[in-house]
Amino acid sequence: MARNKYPEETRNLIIDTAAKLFVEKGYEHTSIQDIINHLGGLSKGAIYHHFKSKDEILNAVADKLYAGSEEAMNEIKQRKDLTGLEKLRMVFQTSLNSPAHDELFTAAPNMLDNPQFLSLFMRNSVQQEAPAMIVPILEEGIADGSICTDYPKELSEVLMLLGNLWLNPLVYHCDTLQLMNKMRFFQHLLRVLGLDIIDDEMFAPLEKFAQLYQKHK
Amino acid sequence: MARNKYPEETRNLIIDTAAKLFVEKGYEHTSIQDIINHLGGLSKGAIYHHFKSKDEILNAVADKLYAGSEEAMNEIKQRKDLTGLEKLRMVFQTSLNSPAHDELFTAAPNMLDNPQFLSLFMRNSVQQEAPAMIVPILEEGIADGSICTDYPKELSEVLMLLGNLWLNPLVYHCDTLQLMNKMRFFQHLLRVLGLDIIDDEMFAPLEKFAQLYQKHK
DNA sequence: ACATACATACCAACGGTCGGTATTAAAAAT
DNA sequence: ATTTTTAATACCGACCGTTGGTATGTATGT
Repeated sequence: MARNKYPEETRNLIIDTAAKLFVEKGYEHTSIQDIINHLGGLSKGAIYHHFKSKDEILNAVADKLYAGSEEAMNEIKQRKDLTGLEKLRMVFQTSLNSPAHDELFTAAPNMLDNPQFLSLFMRNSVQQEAPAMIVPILEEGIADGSICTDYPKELSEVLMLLGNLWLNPLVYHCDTLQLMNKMRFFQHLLRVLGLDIIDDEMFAPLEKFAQLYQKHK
Repeated sequence: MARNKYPEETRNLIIDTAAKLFVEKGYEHTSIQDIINHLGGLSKGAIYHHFKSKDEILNAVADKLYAGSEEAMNEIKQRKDLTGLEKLRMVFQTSLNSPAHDELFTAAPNMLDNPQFLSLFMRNSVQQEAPAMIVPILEEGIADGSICTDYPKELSEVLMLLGNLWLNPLVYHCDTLQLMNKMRFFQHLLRVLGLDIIDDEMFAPLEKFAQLYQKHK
C-alpha cells in the first residue's frame, strides 16, 4: 500500500484492527497474519515498522481502551460541586453506563477465555485506576467528611476488583437475576463500609447489560 | 525410551515436568520441546499420546494442583465439632499456612505475567471452590446461627476473590507492610459483614510469606 | 540527502500429525 | 499348561503448515 502521509493513522488502523480481533477471537488465537488480512492492503512490514512485537500491539490496544475511561474519570475528579462520596458514586454510575462497554459486550466472549486481556484488565484496575483515580477521590471524601475509612488504598483496590471484575459479566458471566443479586450484595457491602454509593436507579442499566449479553450468548 | 508398563506414571511425569516449567517460565513461554527436554528421554510422540494438546496439559496440571487443596478443605467441611463460622476460619487459616503455596512461592514469578495460569486460578476460585466448598460451610453457619447473611453465594465468591487473588502476593505482589495493611482491611471488611474470622495469630504466617517472597525477588 | 513508511522474501521455532515399531495383555489354539 | 495369535497400546521421530519476527530493499515525503 502507498505510504501514508500521516503515519499515526496507520498506527491507529493497526491498533483498531488488532483490538477488534483480540476481543473477538482472543489474543493468542489472533495471528499477525490475521491482523494483516483485515488491514486492507497493509503488510507485515508495516506492522513491524510501527510495533516491535505482537505483545506491544496488545499494550497499545489496552492503552487506547483505557485512555477513554481515564478521561471520563478525570472529568469527574476535577469537578468542584461534588463531595468525595458523590464523585465516587458518579464514577460507578458512568462506568456502568459506559457505551464503550456496550461494544465489548456485543463482540466479546468470556474474558476468562482471553487470559492476556484479563490479566491486563486486572493490572489496570488495581495498579493503575485504583491508586491514580479512586484513592484521590477517597481522600477528598475523607477530607470533606463524606467518607470515613482508615484504608483508602486497600478500599480502592477492593472496589476496583469487585466492580470491574467480579461484577463484570464479561469476566464472570451470569444471567440477569444473578447479576441483580450480586449488585444487591455489593450495595450491602459498600453500605457496611460506610459508602452509600449504589442507589436503586443503578440497577436498571445493569438489567439492560445482562440482557444484551444473554442475547448474544 | 522403553515402554512403561504403568502408563499413568508417564502421564504423571509429563504433568509434573510441565507444571514446574509452566510455573517457572510461564505457560506461553514453555514450548513442547522444553517439556521434552526435561522429560529424560521421552519424545513428542509420548506427550501427544497422553495429551491431545498443550492446553490439555495445562488443564491436567491445574487439576492436580487443586486436588490437594480440595482434599484438605473437605476434611474441614466434614468435621462435626465445629460451627460453620469456625470451619470458615479454619479454611482461611490452613490456606494461609498451606505448604503447597510455599513451593509456588520459591519458583513462581508474578502470576499477572502468567495469564493462562491466572485465569485458571480465577475460574477455580470463584466457580469451583466458592460454590462447592465455601457455600456449604456458609449455609451450615447460617443453620447453626454462627453466620448471618442473606447472600451466601455472593459472599463466598467475594471471599475467594479477595482471599485467593487480592491478598495473594503472587498475584498482586507487595511488601510485608502492605500485606499487613491488606490483611487488616480484610479483617475489618469481614467483621462488618458479620464474619469474625481473622484473628491476630493469622498475621504471623503472612509475614513469613512476604519475606519468602521478598527474598526470592 | 536523508529519514521514514512500507513491501517482500525469508527464518527458526512452534504446536501438532502421522505412519511405524515395539511391548504388552488377553484370547485362542494346541 | 504352554504356545500362538490378535488386538490394543506406549512410544518414536520425521514431517507439516503456521507462527512471530527479521533483513533487505524500495519508494515517498521533507
